[in-house]
Amino acid sequence: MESLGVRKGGWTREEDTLLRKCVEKYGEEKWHLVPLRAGLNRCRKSCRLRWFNYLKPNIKRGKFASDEVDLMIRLHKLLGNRWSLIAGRLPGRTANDVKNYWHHHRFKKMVPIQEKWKDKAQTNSENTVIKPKPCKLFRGFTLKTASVDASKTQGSTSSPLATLLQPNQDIMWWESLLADHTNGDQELIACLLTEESASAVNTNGGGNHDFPFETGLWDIFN
DNA sequence: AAGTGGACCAACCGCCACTTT
DNA sequence: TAAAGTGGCGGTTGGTCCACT
Repeated sequence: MESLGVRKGGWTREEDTLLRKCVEKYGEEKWHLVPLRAGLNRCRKSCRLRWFNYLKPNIKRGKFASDEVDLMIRLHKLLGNRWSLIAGRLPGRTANDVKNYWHHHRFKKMVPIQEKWKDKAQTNSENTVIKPKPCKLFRGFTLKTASVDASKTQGSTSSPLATLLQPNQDIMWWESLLADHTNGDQELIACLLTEESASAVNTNGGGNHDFPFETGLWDIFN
């Protein structure tokens, strides 16, 4: 249907300008109307892709820093090929960037870069990557707490969550899940938690039990 | 200078979930 | 309730650049 007579291939500077003006005027929505509004002979998907992967402000270009790669690998271990979720935790990076990088590096550079994760990788092969299934809950849905000893979630060793939580306080169902799924990776947990939620966890002695991180992270739990 | 291969990037395609009619 | 429309995502492909031989 929409492919009839629709232009494909690389974008010209003029097309970029038209698309940018259109999105700035109407916003990042109703992509089916964008080609018409912008006067572009492109399909809706092409327009959307061009905007999110190239034209959108604050997109970071250039090589991935070592800490970005580090985080990417750990997030991939947790989330699997959920590139959009991974990119969401790497400011300025797009899902396409992350995906491209991963496909070109995972077999060659992952081992040297991730030497310090070698042991974990050996015990948890790629086949054991958590494959999250979409899980939907109503916004504002409040869950009851489970009274769990935080120290027990990671055995006798100090739990990363234990540093965020007071010992023996009530922890939430998602907190123990997060600890399990991240394999006790404190840095990763800190990344997954929003700043507000991390401080809330620190200061809230279990008083407020709202789910404290972004709704997209519902997806990481089965 | 020409050929080759790897790294990187941009874009398309097909599928799926959700929304609207 | 079903069909059509739409948004979004992951897989894949193809082009360009650059270092190396």
